[in-house]
Amino acid sequence: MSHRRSTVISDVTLKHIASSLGVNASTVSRALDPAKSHLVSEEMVAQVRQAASELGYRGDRVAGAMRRGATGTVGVIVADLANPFIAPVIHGIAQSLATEQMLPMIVETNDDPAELASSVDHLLSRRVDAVICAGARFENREVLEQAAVHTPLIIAVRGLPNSVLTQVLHDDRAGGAMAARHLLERGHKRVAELRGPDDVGNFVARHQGFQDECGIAAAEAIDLPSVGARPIRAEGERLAQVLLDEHGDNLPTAVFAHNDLMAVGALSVFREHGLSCPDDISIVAYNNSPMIDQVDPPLTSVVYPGIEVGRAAGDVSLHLISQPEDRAAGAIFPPTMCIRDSAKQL
Amino acid sequence: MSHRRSTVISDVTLKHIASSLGVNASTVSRALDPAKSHLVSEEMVAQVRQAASELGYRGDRVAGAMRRGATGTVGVIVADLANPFIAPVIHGIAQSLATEQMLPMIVETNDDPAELASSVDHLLSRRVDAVICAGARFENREVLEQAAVHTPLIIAVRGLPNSVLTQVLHDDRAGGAMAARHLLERGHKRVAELRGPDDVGNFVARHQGFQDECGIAAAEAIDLPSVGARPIRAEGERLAQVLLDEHGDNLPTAVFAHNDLMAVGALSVFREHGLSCPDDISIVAYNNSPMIDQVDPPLTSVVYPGIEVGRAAGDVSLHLISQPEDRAAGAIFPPTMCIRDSAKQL
DNA sequence: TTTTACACTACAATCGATTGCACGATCTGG
DNA sequence: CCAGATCGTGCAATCGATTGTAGTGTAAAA
Repeated sequence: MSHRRSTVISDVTLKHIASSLGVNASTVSRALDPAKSHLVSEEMVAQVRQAASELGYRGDRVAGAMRRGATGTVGVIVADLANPFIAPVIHGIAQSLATEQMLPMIVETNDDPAELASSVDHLLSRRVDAVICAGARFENREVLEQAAVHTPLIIAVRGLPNSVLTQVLHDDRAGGAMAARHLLERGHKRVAELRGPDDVGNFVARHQGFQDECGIAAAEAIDLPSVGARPIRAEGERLAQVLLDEHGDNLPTAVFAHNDLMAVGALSVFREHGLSCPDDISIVAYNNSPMIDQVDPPLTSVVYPGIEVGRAAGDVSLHLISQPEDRAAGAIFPPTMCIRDSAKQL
Repeated sequence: MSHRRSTVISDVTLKHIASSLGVNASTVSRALDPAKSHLVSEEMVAQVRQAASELGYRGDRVAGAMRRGATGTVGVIVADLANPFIAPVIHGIAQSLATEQMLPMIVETNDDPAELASSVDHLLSRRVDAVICAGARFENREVLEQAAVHTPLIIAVRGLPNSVLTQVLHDDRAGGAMAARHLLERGHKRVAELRGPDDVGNFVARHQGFQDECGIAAAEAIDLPSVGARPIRAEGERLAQVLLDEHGDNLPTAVFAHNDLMAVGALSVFREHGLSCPDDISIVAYNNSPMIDQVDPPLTSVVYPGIEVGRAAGDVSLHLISQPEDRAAGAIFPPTMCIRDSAKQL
């Protein structure tokens, strides 16, 4: 009838094992640590192991972290978990960290630059061993570079141009250029660009790559910038509508959307207005999301290798944690493209 | 030229603040804790606050966790982060936890039941305040119920039938029934079911609901079970192929796929074989993934409210943490459905 | 046999924040 | 003017694992 918790079979500490064996906790600690067990007699190691498993000893990584100064966690900052494009990245990070028994601690900023600073602080107060920022906006540069002075911190996914920070990215510039080339090679001379936010590295790079390539080919590129908004479907719809409103009398023959979500949004607006893809207007998208090949029409899309980028980011963090002196090299993944049916030969 | 780290401006502890003010660390601790600051003179509180911000004090939640016994983290176990369907759930969980400055610690099991047990252990050794298991398979029942004795633990997303554990789920049974009804109402009398793994709550429930409803209407339901495989696109393709192989001479008029991924897989196989949807064969899918409405044809799909389920799971965990005595009630979300063009009236 | 070496283990400090208890000072009421 | 209440602070223990140092004992070397 008592309300006291029943004897907690778990919550076994080193001391419990130690006293059950009549030895000191330090001996138990060493016996259980493979890297130190040579300091303890073999029979003692065996006894300790036995007792530990009998008592269901699990250890307390918080206490361990306290003493050693390493928590075995890496903070991961993302803009928005609900954006399907980020999930594979986290998967890759988790996969990489798991090789060292480490865990990611994920914080969302809701793509609000102001929240990023407090997220960094929050993670640091939790003593993460490193931080992977996969949701940077340009204005966060200082905060991040500042934090990097004291803690291993890398930029992933969303690049920060001209930053001293280690970055693990996909080559969005080359990706934008690749998208342009794909259209130009098919005879398109007038193309529109549905851009993502202009303070996010990926979109700026895609824009530059696209523009450069159009410039070389002397093709006309209609620029539809997106300021402050989030690069989701609704924004694709909005920009498509702007395109129709402002260039309805002389539409471009093709559109490059900065991501799949926006492409799909644009596609639906085009359809509503009786424009079919690719017959009336061609589309090249970006990210190659899981179901993009089943869209009508299957979309040609630049591939974003999320898992690989995530895995690389995890690997670099691990490296930076174990070798803080190394100015670890970043990584940049070249783009590839999945060509489907949404961009036709003129 | 030295290799010593430069003076670490960060890493300020309570003691630093204390000595800079000539007071004891305990006073600083109390001054900084809103719930205890009334124990300290107002002027002292002001001084402490000032000094803290000047020195850039951030606190050490690891040390705090050690002393108070609560880490401010919730362990989240998922099968596979790369599965796009789980991301919104995590988003919801993170959102809920954020209201209390808590963070999720995410572990993947790769949908391997054996890994789940060690994941639980890992999380417990990190002293998470609660565990949300969103990746349970039936055989994990014991491990989970055992762990729940010592720690707040809830089941989310993937139900565990007949378990005493608190569960936060979507009503997959009703969802399966809803899918069936949708087809039956449209005159389909011979329908096939492309099932997900038979040891995952969601799919078992969807199956039961679907079968029951077909039974009531005396419709013929061709059962295509999926054993041991993961419910992804490839499995949808496989099952569709099985359907064609075994019933090619007398195909059903409709198919219920246990999720969007499998539906899309099946769709592509049907298309390869010259069957068009919905003219030759109707499809109802499940989850209502982000781009499923742009598939050709736009798929009718039972809606999985991932964010809401996640948020509820987070809320319940928080409740369980603050009121461990309460046998917290779970939650079950009724299904809704997005009707599009993939299921036609016969 | 004496000395040097080595293998084990115990002791105690430590990581940083928190909190029960105690102490001194100021204040109130009788 | 004194007893007792109240307020503000300091002291020291604590959470559990880790690790440098010291100490015991035994074995090998001289």
